[in-house]
Amino acid sequence: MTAPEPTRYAGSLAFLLSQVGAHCAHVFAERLRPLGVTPRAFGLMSNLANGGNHTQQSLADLLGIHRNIMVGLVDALERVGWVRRERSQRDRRAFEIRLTPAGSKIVTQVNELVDDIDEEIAAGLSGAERQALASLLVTLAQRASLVPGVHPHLRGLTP
Amino acid sequence: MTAPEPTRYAGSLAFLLSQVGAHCAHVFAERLRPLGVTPRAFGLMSNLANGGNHTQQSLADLLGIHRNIMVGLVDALERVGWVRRERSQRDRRAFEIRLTPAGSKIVTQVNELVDDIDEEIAAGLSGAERQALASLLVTLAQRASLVPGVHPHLRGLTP
DNA sequence: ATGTGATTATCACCCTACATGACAATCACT
DNA sequence: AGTGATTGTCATGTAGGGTGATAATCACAT
Repeated sequence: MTAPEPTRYAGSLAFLLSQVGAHCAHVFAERLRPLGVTPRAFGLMSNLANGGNHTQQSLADLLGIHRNIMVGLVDALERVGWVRRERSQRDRRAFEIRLTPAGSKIVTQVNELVDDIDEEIAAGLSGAERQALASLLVTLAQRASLVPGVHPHLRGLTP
Repeated sequence: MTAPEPTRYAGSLAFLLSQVGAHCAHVFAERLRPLGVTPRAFGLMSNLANGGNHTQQSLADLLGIHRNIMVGLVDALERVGWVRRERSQRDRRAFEIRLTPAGSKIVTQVNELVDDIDEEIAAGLSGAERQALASLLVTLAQRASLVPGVHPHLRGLTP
């Protein structure tokens, strides 16, 4: 009765990328969940782990999310003890966000998890194919002016 | 001051796929917006255009969304005249959803638009590269048991 | 020094989308 | 005729982000 014939758009590059991408994001979030980490929180902490001084505002700019939302995000991370707010000495309006040792450990754990996830997702591909795929994706990302490490989902309309 | 060095996960396949995929979904939605069509509505109408008899329930199963949500979706599509509800003769509880001529025209328009979007997204790739990318993505999709034409975002938890 | 406007973080409110559970109508099966 | 399942609808609740206002501080001009 219901026609199982796939619709026309199903083979388009845009749809395939979107479909596989959404699945990857889902897997990513699911694998992180047992650690109590959301993808967004990981994105934040990973940037902190890279060094440099970050205020809430600079993090919001970096990740492309609104500062109002950053409040709750940092609140949650501070509550579980992965991050600390410290008054900036140069600008006493601002908080400097610092990773705690516990937060640093989580970042390391998730980084290892990412390797597992890649292995899981690309299980059907040879090493050469994986490299080719990554290369093609990077080309597309650059062409679309996507910032490395910044997920578009986080990017609201930040004027 | 903020370190522009990309974080480690930025080069992982899972992240790249998710990142590029989210961007494609965004472009897709944006290009459809002027027509007044949401991706979800297009998915529904495209399945109708493929023929066969569809009730709200069968469409909900097909797209992986909850039947309660299908109510509002069909309401909206009926309101703009792209779809019609007709009582099924075999099961008078159910509505058969039919594409109107206007709806059929929209599907044709969007299908052409999808070709444009592919062209836009894959602008930096040669024909051979596009084909290779599509092939790799299909492999991943099959390996992940993704149903052709069904976007995971629509799939809630439909037990 | 002082006043003016911008920046930072926070808060309170709204609005949308989805999930959930209850409901009437109809069906399938006994 | 009776029982349970299915279909569509509706009325909730809830989680999430968007928006605007606010207090504190800064930067800059006078």
